[in-house]
Amino acid sequence: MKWTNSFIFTSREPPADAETISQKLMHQAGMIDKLVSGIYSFLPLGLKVLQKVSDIIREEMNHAGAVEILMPALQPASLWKESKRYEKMGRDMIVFKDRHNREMLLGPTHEEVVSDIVRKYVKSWKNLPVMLYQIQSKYRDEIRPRFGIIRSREFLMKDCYSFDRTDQESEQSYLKMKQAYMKIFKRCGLSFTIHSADSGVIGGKFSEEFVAAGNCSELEIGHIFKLGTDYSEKLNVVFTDKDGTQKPVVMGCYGIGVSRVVAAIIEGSYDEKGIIWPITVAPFLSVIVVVNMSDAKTVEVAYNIYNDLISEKIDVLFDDREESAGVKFADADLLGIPFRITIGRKLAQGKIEILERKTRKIYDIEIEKVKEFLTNAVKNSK
RNA sequence: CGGGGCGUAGCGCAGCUGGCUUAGCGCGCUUGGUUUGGGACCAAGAGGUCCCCAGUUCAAAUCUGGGCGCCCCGACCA
Repeated sequence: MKWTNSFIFTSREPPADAETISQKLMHQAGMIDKLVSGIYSFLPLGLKVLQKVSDIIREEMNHAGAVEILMPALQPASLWKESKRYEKMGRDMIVFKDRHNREMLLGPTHEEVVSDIVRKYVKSWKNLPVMLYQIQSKYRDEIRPRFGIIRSREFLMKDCYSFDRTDQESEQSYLKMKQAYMKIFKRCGLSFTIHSADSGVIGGKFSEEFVAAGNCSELEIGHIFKLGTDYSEKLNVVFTDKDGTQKPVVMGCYGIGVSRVVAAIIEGSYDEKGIIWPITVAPFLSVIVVVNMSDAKTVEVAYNIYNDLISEKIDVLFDDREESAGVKFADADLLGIPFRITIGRKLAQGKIEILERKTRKIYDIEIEKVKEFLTNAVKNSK
């Protein structure tokens, strides 16, 4: 990707109303754009990170045996009345009427909808256990949205639901998810702690939350719940067991605030120059900086390296702007791209320079070795 | 919802106490030139419903009232 057609806009100064580090840096690096309070657009760089985090989540969810689906954000209020959560959720839900005067809402979570799906299809003990998940936008009319993407009214969430025959089996599903969560956050480069927590409106018997380390007070990035049979009894999610009797399924639910994870990663990994992305979630693995864009030879070498990397499917951003070296260096640091490939004066010795963002170590290497260097870096990060 | 703060160019701000018609500054943007390894320099430019409405006044960014928006602190949540 070339910078000049990738819609990346950086700024020197953070927005005046930004308070937390992640909010400031995401704005400055051009990752997000605020529409109104608590509602944000993800710009190309922000979206790339969101996708990388989502990919990691998908891999681990699939590995744990969960199956991906996609449920609607738009839901009938009647389902929520059935589960008795309509009043409980109260004004946190965005509720309205459709043209037929039916009460609708934008889903703040999906226990009701997923239960409705499962009760339609799961009839026998042979269909269980099952785990369903989705990565989808949630809507909560927060009393006070704050800290940018960290607490917003629309946010991307991975929500997973487990359905089991017995408490013992539900416990197994719960533990599987807990393991998966630890892997996910570790792969995202997050350090975190696990606490037992209040189940809140979700309800259920027991829950634990994953809290990211960092200096922001809201940091809950994941929450897993043992729901028991509360929902299945209210919503009549039952199966016929081996002995021919009907039993309510035992449920669990497991959430990760995907957009919040992105902010949490930044909160835990930055310096005075900007973001420091872990390789696993960086929007680009590397950025090519040409010191002098008016030097035809240098530019030619740069394009060769760029095309070479692209053909090897190595993730690279080419900073082809007509800007001074200082501007490009500063932006490369701000964006937090793990490796900066600088093409300039060392070309005389047939070498280019690779700067590692995190350690600021400089490697002078031969042009032909760039691919190898980056490939190894990716391998070592896994 | 209670408490506090803010709203002036794309962004960051000054001006408001003591009203004066061409509303400034820095960054960014445009054009030309000189530069080219850590946010370069010179020159010329473009860009404003001073959040909105009403009032006071010869005159309002500035004073008064109302509204809207945004941020922070508290209770709720991924």
